[in-house]
Amino acid sequence: MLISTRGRYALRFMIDLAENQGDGYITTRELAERQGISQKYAERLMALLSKNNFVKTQHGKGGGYILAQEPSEYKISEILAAMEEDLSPVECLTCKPNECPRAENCRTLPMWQKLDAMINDFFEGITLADLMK
Amino acid sequence: MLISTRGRYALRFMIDLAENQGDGYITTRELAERQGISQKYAERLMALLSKNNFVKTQHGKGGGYILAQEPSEYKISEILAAMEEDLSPVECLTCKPNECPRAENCRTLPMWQKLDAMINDFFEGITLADLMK
DNA sequence: CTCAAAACATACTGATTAAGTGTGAAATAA
DNA sequence: TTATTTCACACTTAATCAGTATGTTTTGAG
Repeated sequence: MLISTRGRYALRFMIDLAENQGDGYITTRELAERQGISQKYAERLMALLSKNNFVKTQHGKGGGYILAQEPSEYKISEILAAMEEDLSPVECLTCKPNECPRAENCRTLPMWQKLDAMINDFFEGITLADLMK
Repeated sequence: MLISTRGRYALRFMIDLAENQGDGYITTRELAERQGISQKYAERLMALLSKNNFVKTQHGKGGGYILAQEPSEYKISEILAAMEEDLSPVECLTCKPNECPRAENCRTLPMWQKLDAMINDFFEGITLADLMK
């Protein structure tokens, strides 16, 4: 499973914020309810998005979250990378420090690299705006 | 991590068998040694490949494994599917029986479906023969 | 017929991760 | 001052991965 609920839910929250731009700050309660996800988990994920500066936040009563940029400025790849912290389809591609000793003449590594590039390109070619309706 | 060691190692074993065709039956001991994987784990994975009829097997002394078909007849997608049992990049695509109630107007589902199709196409377009050298 | 070498079967273990919950603190508008 | 919000962090539960241990069955060679 390449992408977990963290990445999936985060995208849905971001889309929700995008579609409700102009309604001011949106609370985790609203997001959680609309997306059918527990408020507690929504809090956690939104905090993570906030820490990555994808959203602007306002504490206290009347507070909540709004997008920090225009929907068209968010690449899906960026959001997923922040939430997943490892988006590579195969472990071989993760370990940069002590590279696999077989890498030099591994028969499969080029295939994994191509796949990885393809997936990255896919997500870099889509923005939040593309997912709105 | 889309693809685990089961899939990765299985591919390497299959390539090894392909590159050593004509040497008769090849034992798990040889495979394990050449690929740097424990013999015990190699046994398990080879048994799985055997159960899926990717290899022909011979018990007892002098026994081992040989390919059941020509390398060019194996699609990578088939081998991975047998070893991984879930190759979809996102859980949404797994649950056919009780489909997600939001599927109808989910903003993200089409993207996941496109990604899934892209990955499947990728692996269907490569055969064992393509990975030999 | 016996023995060693092979596949095969199955249960177990240890570590990691995912997915989420619980508790409570800090900030802020009304 | 109070209610509402974000934020921080520890905890739990379940699943999965990766691999090992133990033992059985099959089979060719001597």
